[in-house]
Amino acid sequence: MTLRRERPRLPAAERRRQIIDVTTRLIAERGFWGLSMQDVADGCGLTVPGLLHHVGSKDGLLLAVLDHRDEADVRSLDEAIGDASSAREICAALVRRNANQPEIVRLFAVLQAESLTPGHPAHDYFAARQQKTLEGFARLLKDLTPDPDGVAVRIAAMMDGLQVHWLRNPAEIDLVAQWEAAAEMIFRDLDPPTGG
Amino acid sequence: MTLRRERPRLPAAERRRQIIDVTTRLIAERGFWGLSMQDVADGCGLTVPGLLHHVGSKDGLLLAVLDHRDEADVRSLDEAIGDASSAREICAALVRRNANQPEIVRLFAVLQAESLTPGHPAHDYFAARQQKTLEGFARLLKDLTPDPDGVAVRIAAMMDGLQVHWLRNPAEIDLVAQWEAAAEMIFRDLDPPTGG
DNA sequence: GTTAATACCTAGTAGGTACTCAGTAGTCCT
DNA sequence: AGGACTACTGAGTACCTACTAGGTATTAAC
Repeated sequence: MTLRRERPRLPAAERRRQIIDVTTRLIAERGFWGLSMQDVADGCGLTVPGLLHHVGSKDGLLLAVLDHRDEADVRSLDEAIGDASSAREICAALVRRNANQPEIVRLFAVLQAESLTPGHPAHDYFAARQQKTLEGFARLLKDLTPDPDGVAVRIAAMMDGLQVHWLRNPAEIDLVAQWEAAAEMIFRDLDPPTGG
Repeated sequence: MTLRRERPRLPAAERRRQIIDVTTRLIAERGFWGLSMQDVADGCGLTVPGLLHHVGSKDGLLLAVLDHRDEADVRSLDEAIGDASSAREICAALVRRNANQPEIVRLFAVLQAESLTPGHPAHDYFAARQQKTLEGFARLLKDLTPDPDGVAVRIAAMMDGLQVHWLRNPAEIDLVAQWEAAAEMIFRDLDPPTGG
């Protein structure tokens, strides 16, 4: 008669995946400082020690989430580069992808701001991530402009900024359309019309 | 012989000002979820109930900080509008001001992301702030472009995005120069060369 | 110098925090 | 069926959380 028989014990990989999903949602809502192991455990239908059995510690939990996102990101970036030919198309593909996963965009928006302070457990991760991203953009732009590093910063800033505004007001701000308009001016003098 | 005589009891206004300063710094570092009344009290050299005597509650503390910032913002915006004539000059003045107060920029960057979730005590404040900001930009732009709302979003997004990148890497990213380059492309077709 | 106001403290409450230890029970292999 | 493995729990630790009640001591007014 115990109704929760439907969720007995899961194999480690499956449970871990569930933990990461739940944690992603909760960090997006409350940030890492506002996250409690109890809430994550509740969201997974197990006890706190049960949760700790899988992730070891709260920092370990954050690390698991970020590692998982990193894998997914690398995969999707490869796809975007594979399908698209120009820097502009690659950026548009990234934005389109983000427009379909607001939870994850919010996770990164919150963590990116929270981790500005050096003591944050994700500080180094995000510092490295930002550098990698900027280098990636700059590489794509190196033949299109005399200042690829500067343009890369502006592209990344515009993407991040639009995302935050869109997250706060998704009803009135169309992320993809806004990026399209932004890209129009960013790439106007850069992107030679070889794509037409 | 008690050495701490140098900081006895302060008049309410002065103490309140100190509390706001300390809280601003701490929220910038850890966010509101990560802020503890104990830390604020320690930073002010008094006990937690002493602190609560002035602000009533943790939410009251946040409100005090935001109210104070609002006043300062209104004042500085008036100055910017008074001195500058064009929309572009007003934006540049805002950016220059922000470049000189990284702590406060960080406070807003962290709170803006944290308060995306509706339950956050500053959620409504930031929603209203974003709307007011966008309306202000749009008003400045209404004679310069057929889509003032859209351009306003892009301007705000670029400012916010550049600020976050600058906060993480102030050594390599020059906020004012980056904004200048961004403004160049944003205003290229808008700003009629009447200013020359 | 007495009274009134108030900045601030001591002590305590009720509950939340991450985390540990030792054991139970379900699952897989043979 | 028996044994190894492991996902998971119950109970507990040490500490931090915002907040309150009631009192003290300093300052200001007259």
